[in-house]
Amino acid sequence: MSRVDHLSTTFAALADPTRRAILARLADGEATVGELAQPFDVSLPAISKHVKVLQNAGLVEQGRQAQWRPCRLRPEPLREVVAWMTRYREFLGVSFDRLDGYLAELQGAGPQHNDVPERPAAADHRDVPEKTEPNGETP
Amino acid sequence: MSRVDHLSTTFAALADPTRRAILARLADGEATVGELAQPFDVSLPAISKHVKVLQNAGLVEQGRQAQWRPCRLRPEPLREVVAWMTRYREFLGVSFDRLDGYLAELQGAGPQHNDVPERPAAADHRDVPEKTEPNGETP
DNA sequence: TCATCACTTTCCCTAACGGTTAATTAACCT
DNA sequence: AGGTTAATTAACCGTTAGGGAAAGTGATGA
Repeated sequence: MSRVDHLSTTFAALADPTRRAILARLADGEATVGELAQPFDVSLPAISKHVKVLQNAGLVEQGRQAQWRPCRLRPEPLREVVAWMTRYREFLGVSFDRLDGYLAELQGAGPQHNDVPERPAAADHRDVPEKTEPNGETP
Repeated sequence: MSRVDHLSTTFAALADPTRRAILARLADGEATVGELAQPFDVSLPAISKHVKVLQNAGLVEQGRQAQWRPCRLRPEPLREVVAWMTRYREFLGVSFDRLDGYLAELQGAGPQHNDVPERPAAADHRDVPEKTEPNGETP
């Protein structure tokens, strides 16, 4: 499994609009696989596989509540992407500011986000893509 | 061609270590396809195809100098990635600072980088990956 | 003119991706 | 038990990606 480097796995996981929409949904809070699937026009197994791809990339963590498997976002891979991008911050002419220093200092110790609900309660999904247009890309 | 959205194409292009190494090399300045190929252990056609992928993603622009095709980095797609990432800046607990405002203001008008050499002069390549380990990921 | 250099394109192969349906696992509820 | 719900796994399918070898393109220059 995953014989390529971390960053490639992460970018590959991000290279799919459905998966990015799933991440966008999870940025609003935990969700079960079924809840994640609901906005899309594809089968549940398809979504399950997408979640697994995100999981393999470390972007998503799955818990267990009875028969539900609530998913949550994990920050590390995205931080690695940011770290990679800082190589180009000068070229981009974009203010990454003290970002790289920040990252160096903060290696792997993310904000804790620890609130485990009794049951996977469906969070409101503003910003969730349409049934046939799985986007979630324009806030 | 390219029936998927811009961002997916960009992420897919970035999901390959050889391609990222090529970008890293180009961040140091223009290079011909042959120069780009030199550090790697794959055939020239393979590199040519990688360059084409980067080109389709808008990450690289190719000029024409006689029989050479000097390549240069283009900033827009990476900026789109940064813009996409800002959605998660709060979650990441990372200082993107006034980045999104900056991006909004600067829509598509990048820094100009206009110096076209007489001939494609090989730039020094510090930071270029080893022959059998096409990385270029650790500055 | 004709060889050479720098790429690109074509063809072929294998492996992986994204999707489907059907079957399976696992926990809950009577 | 038996049935329902939630999700994963398995098997399959068509498409795409990445690699090589070999042929093609186009400008250079003897």
